Amino acid sequence: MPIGLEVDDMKKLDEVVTTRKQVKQGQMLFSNGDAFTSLYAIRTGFFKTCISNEDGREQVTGFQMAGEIIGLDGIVTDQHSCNAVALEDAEVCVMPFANVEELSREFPVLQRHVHKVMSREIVRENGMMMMLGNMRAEERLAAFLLNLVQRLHARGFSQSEMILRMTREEIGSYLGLKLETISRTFSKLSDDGIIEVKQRYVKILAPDELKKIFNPQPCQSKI
Amino acid sequence: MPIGLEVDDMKKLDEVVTTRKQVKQGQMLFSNGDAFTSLYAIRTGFFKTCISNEDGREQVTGFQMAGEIIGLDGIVTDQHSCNAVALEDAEVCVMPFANVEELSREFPVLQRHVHKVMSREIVRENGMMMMLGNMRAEERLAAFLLNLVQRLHARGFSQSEMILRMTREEIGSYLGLKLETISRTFSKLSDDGIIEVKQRYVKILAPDELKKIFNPQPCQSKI
DNA sequence: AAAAGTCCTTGATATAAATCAAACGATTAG
DNA sequence: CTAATCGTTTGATTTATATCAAGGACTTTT
Repeated sequence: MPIGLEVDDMKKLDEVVTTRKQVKQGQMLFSNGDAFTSLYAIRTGFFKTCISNEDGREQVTGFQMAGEIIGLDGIVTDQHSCNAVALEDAEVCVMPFANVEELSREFPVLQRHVHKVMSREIVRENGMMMMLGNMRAEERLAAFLLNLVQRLHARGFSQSEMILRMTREEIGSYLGLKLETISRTFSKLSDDGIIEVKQRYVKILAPDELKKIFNPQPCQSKI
Repeated sequence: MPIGLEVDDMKKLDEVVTTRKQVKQGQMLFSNGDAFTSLYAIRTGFFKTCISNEDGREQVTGFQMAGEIIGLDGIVTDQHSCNAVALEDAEVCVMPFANVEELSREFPVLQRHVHKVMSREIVRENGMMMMLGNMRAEERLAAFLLNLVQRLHARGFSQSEMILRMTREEIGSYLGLKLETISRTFSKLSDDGIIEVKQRYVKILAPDELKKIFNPQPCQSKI
């Protein structure tokens, strides 16, 4: 977690994490309406968070992997407003929020860390609004793949290959598209030789091309 | 601000707010890339926050009014990642974040308040993702108007009438739609007798109809 | 090994919103 | 007072994605 702590401090910090919890694939760690008590740090496994409408429409709001924190949505009302579903068998550290707040008051480094985690989530969601509001299907999927592989790479996995933990439908829900559109866009990127796709396996063949799609260069004619 | 404080505490809390700042209509309170030093509590006036792409596309990420806090995006990288523009002459309280953190350690009520403000923003943005990913133009505009009038009402204004502070283009950017679509949707709602629109003036004639559009009832045939 | 269930792909068609275009209204500048 | 500018409305057309539909590829169950 946060760096800059003395060994003694570390021991006290361990107090935050009282228990661990296993979550089987398909199970919910928490769901909409549950009382909020804790934040969860993912140790292993992969989650999605999603909200659903009164009329049944579902929106995936994020995919989270090892080292990431879920549950922040519950702080404001003391109730969770989304569901957190394990997309593969997972283990999380349960961090009772009362402990987090108490130790935050004692350790400025931890306090700062908590603030950054929340701010990072706000900034991520700002980026999602840009995606959903302004980008075309191909751009959204390119951004999604680049983000995913980058996060996996930061965890020691390949920077070009990955196994998707989610279905086309879940990707579509996250990106504001239908599963057929996701499938077609995968095929298009594959036909263009930019990626290789075989079901859940994806290999990025031309990362620069993918980045160009996500982030097209300003009009060349200006030069 | 937060309730549950003694009078003595209140005095110390005043220390957070060292200065005030005037922002003229059209001016930026902060912009992308600026060093992050402070959060801002809006005293009067109206702001938009927006991010822009490398290729010039702009996304309005929020509209903020009196009593709301802006600047949370800057915490994670110590740099702001969006622009905050005053849509009318405004005054803000400058709250140096170092002071906020220091006093948060001293006053659990303030600490809790800060956490709730950040969590509320995360939950709001989750809702925006649902809007942008799943809703049709009419639903988005209905939700937008209901949200705006509700926030204005909470500040003592009418619960049915309002003067919009933003252009059709800015509403469109926020809702992931083009200005022409916003204009057409206003006209549609007006033709249906649900609202009255005259330029920036909007009156909600049939709030229940508007709510029904935003939040359609589950299929009646189930009964 | 066959059957059943998911998930995925692809084609044909429909549709909501974007784009292009023109005119109108309100406000500001000269 | 007139011209200019900015924001808005409305119409015609295009387009990206959704929807509908069918079949194919894995995976799990029997």
